[in-house]
Amino acid sequence: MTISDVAKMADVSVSAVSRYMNGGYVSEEKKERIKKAIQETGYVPSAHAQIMRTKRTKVVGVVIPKINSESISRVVAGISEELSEAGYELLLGNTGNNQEQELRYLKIFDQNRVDGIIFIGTMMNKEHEKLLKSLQVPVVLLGQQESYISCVYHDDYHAAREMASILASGKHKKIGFLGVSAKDKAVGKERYRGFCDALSDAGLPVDEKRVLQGEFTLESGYENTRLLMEQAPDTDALFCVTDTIAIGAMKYLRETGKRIPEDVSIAGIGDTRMSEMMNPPLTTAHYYYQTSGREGAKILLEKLKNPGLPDKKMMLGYEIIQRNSILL
Amino acid sequence: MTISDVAKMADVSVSAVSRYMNGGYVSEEKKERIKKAIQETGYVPSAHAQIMRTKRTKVVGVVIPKINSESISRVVAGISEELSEAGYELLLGNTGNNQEQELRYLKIFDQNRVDGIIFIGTMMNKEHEKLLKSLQVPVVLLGQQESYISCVYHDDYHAAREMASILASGKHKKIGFLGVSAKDKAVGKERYRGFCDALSDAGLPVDEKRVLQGEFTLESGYENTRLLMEQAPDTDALFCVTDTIAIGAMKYLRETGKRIPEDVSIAGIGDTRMSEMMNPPLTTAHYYYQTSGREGAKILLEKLKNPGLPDKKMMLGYEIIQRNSILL
DNA sequence: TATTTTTATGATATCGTTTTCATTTTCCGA
DNA sequence: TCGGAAAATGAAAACGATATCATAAAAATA
Repeated sequence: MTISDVAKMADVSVSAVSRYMNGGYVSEEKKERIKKAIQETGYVPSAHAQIMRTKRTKVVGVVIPKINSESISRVVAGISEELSEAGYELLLGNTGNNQEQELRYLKIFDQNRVDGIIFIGTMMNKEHEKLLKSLQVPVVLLGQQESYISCVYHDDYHAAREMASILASGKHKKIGFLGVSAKDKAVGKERYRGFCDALSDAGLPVDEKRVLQGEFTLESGYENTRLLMEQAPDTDALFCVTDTIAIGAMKYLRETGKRIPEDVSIAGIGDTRMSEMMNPPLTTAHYYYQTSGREGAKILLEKLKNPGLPDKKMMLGYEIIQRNSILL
Repeated sequence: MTISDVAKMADVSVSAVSRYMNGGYVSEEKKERIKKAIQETGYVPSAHAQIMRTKRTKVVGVVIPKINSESISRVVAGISEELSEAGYELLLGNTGNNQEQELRYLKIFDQNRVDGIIFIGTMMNKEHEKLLKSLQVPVVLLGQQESYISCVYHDDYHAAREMASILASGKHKKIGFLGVSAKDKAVGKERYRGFCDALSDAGLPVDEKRVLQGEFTLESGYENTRLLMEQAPDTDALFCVTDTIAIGAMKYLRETGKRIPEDVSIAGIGDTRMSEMMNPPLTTAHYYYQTSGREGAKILLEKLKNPGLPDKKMMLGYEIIQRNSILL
């Protein structure tokens, strides 16, 4: 079914049908006839022909490192809600944490298929900057803060600092840090900076043998805790940059007979569903993942409506969730 | 940049450039010139113009009830891997468990944008059947079994039956069931049937006051456990149709001072990351979510390559993961 | 050498819309 | 009653690619 079939059936011109669909001048009688023809044929305009003519795809590309991650899927849920309310569709680019794939998806989406891009960033480098600056369509970066682009992110520094100072204000003297690569500025660098400053405030040293970097996985948390406890067995608290890492740590500690929090206190960040269900429940910082997705989508949609708009930065707060994994 | 710009620059016809891109007859000299022109201009063909002409979008629509769910996001991860290897992209339709949205997305995707559809089903009814049968593009159903369509699903009946019989072969005599609506055939109906048959095999009754239906959430598991334990306080085991529900149940039991498994045994299904980290670790059935996504995508891609292919059904097994939430 | 087959070429139609444009009809106030 | 604005109309161009076609040149075969 094409527009000209409908036109023929309603005995009007193609232009009239197009105007009917898009709200132009059409007489009442023709409106009736066209309406009827459309109902009978079940005509639906070809999205691709429309896109070709109008250059508006009504699709937003979403580039993410990994879909089966609680935090990311929550962000995507927020994006998805906002987009669908605005009549946009969502093209997903799952990069598997592979930078090449990341750049590839950004390029493909830009060149072709989408009106705008939402990019959940992890490790950002010069290549990203160059590419992102060169894109034709507007982009919003989520989870990381970069000067040259619109972004929505959390206050990683203060979240980490406040959490670490809770640890430091207890009786803990030997606080370890389970982090990720500093190439991830938000999670790797800012949270570490917050941690260091909190310890420094409390007059506590940051002991290198208690600072480890790993991946965003439970397994990595487990393994790094093993390493850390082997090289610094008297560690009495562990600050973990994500809940998942914290849960890996708890698993190891439990298996080696350490009591939480009596022997070792644990703190995480993110407030995943799991953190609440742990034994003991994990003290963590709630992050507004879903909201960050919604807000990112909103910013993008505004820019789509009004391309002249300047870049927008949005920092989201956090909420410390006191549970029972820290000895106070 | 369009194909005719490139053609002009290389001083060849548009057809030659098109043939160059798609592998037709082009002389070596022209190939060189075209290659150079493409490099200089950074020309990339317009996907939408191609689609319009060829009718092949290289996009698969994926309709899901909820993205921020561990099982579903694992399925989507599998789909995403398989599609991207085959050069396909993924258009996501997140329905928020709303049937209207579900039908809407299926229609929109069908009418327009995609070559095929993967549909993660929950509650399937006649409307679904009618619509699914009428779609133009091939569809694969995931997570549910329906006669009229290709599908990939787990052996819910036997998984539930085996799990329930583990409960029944212990010293449990009063086994409760925390389920979901029977409109969800896989999770609501089949797992219940497996449960009932296992109890019956063991000569145990299925007591109505120990059978409750709820939602796929932790909160629902929590709340229904409260209800169940209030109306049947002597319940000594709980079969939960998902891990999430089981974890909600554990939360309630723990809060009311019941010991697991000494006072009440618990079983789940799904083997989510959380189940392993619970205290005690949850006995559950491992489901191959990611694999089911991959296989579903494979079936769809095959059908795309070879439209004549008949529907294909694929049942995946499961693996009982014995942990410590059941008193043996 | 003559003939067929393969390779190469570019003009043009086509996909299904929207947009522009020129023209006609209707409406309304002076 | 007239004139100008607003409303209505359809033909045709355009979007950017691929497919078809007719034709020419080169290569292979007889």
